[in-house]
Parts: sequence; structure tokens; C-alpha cells
Amino acid sequence: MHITRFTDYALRVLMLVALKGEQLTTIQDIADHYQISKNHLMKVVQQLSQKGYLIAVRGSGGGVKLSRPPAEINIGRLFRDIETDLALVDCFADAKSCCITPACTLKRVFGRALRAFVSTLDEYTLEDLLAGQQQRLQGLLSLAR
Amino acid sequence: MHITRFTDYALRVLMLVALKGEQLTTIQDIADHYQISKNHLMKVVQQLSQKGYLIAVRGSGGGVKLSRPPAEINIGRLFRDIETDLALVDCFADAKSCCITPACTLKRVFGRALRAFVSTLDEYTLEDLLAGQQQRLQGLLSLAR
DNA sequence: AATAAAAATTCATTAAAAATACATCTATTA
DNA sequence: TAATAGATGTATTTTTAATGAATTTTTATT
Repeated sequence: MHITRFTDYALRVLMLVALKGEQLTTIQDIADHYQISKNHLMKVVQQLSQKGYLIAVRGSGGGVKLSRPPAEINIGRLFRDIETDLALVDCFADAKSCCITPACTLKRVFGRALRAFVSTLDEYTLEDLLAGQQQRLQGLLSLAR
Repeated sequence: MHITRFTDYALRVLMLVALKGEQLTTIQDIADHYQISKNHLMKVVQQLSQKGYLIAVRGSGGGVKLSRPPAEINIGRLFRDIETDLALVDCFADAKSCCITPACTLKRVFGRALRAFVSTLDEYTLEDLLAGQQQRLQGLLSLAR
């Protein structure tokens, strides 16, 4: 069981951008810091700004920043917004895929498990992810403030 | 986020075999009933018998059956046994994959979420998956008892 | 106005992993 | 000893995610 790298990147983008505060950060910058694919990252950032997590400023001197304080960004909500395919089991998406679906309780059971998973994430905000680690994180990312 | 078809098949195998009780079922039979790949299924069954969920009898007249009553087969335990790769995020498996790992709390947060997921599955046994649906399931699988 | 910077968008390609297929081996029973 | 059925190992196919590349749009600066 895995989450996509897409969601993983989304979380890391938000963490980095949060550390930079009001200062704009370019996608190139983020890619450099984490040493990950800029191309993939662009799509992640685009989603994040479309979903309202980031404010993107085009053009020279542009970049992205958080749309609101880290404490107001809930991780469970983010997960639901970004990790699009939550069809844990085939029968979630396509009842026809299995002949016993009409009498099968698997869907219900895994549905509950998934809700428990996301509910746990609901307990955290972006601020919690950074709590107490700002200095160390800034060091690791070599961010000069 | 997905579970593998491997685990999905494992669950479905156990359900079918449970419905057949003491009667042996061949892999071919299971594949036919669910209309799924026999080859893949063989590996699933092999794992299930290796892990002690099934008793496999080779040779003419052989097949598989449950090693113990459905009530004694826990779904969470099964999931942990069968769904091998539970490294939700890259940094679970490989700390080097991300430069902020030393100060990053993502691993802890997703670790908690995963435990919540599996804990939910822990609340169910194979018997629970069948509860009240035996007749319907047998009908859907056209199993003559 | 022209240029450069930066995000947005689209299309193509690659890589990784899961799933499936195939072939052979081993055990069991009739 | 022939047939059946699971065990095992290897190869191939399929699927999906990830990445790469090119183009377009927007904005600030010169």
C-alpha cells in the first residue's frame, strides 16, 4: 500500500513554502532543494494552487506562497484533495469487477479502514508537521530567511 | 491509494473456501468462480498455505481448505501477512530519499494513520465478512453444498 | 515596446511495479 | 504408473505512475 509521490511532493512543497513565510518561492527552487523532478513538481504546484492551498504569482519575480497560515491547512483534507484515487479495492470503483459484490462486506470494511486512516490525518495541520522543527528543517533545506 | 490485487484475491479465496467448509476446493475452481487469473491465484494460495491460513492437499482429489474456523482468522493480521509493502511513503523505506527526513514528522503521522487503518481491520474476522450473507454468497458463487 | 522570468498547459516518453503467462517440478491418489 | 493438483521459478505483458520536453500565458522590469 502506497500513497503516490504526487501527494508526497504536495506535502513537502507545503512544508517548504510554509518555512519561507510570505516570501515567494519558485518551483525551480523547490525542485532544487528536494532534488526532485521539476516537471512533476509543476503539476503538483498547479494542483495545489488550483485547490486553493497556494497563491501562485506568474512572471518575473513570481513564485508561490501559502494562501493561509499553516495552522489552517489540515492534512486529512489535503490528502482527500490531492490523492485522487482512493479506490482501495477494485470493487470500490467497479462493482462489476467481482461477482460477489452484491453480498460482499469487504467494501464496507475497507471503507471503514480508509476513513480511520484519513481521520488520523485530520488530527494534524501543516503547523503540526513543522512544530518545533523549523530551525532544523530550515538548516536541512539551507534556507536563509 | 490501493491495496494489491494479490491481497484482494487472498481475501476472496478465504471467503470462498470458508463457504465450502471441510470440502476441498481446487485452485482451478476458485479461478473459475471469480473469473480471475489462475496463475496469479496459485501464488496467492501458496502464500496463504505457507502462512498457515490454508491446508493444501496435493494430488488427485486434492485442493485447499481453511486451516481453522473463520472466526479465528483475523483480517488485520491477514492484511499484515499478505500485503507486504506497507511503506506508504518513500521515506518509510529509505531515509536517504529525502533530505529533510531527520527533522520530518511525516513518517510518524503516516505511521499513525496506517496503524489506524490496520487496527480497523483488526476488528473483523473472516466470519464477520460472511456474517448473514452465506446463502447469498453461495448463490452468487453457485456453490452446491 | 521588448525582454526575461515564471507559472500553466499539453503531449510524449520512460520506468517501475503489478499482474499474468508459461514451463517444470513434486507429491498424492486411483 | 498415469493423472491430478499444488509448488516453484522465470519470463512476458500490462498498467500506472513518474518524468521529460515543448509551448503558451502572464507579469515585471528595462
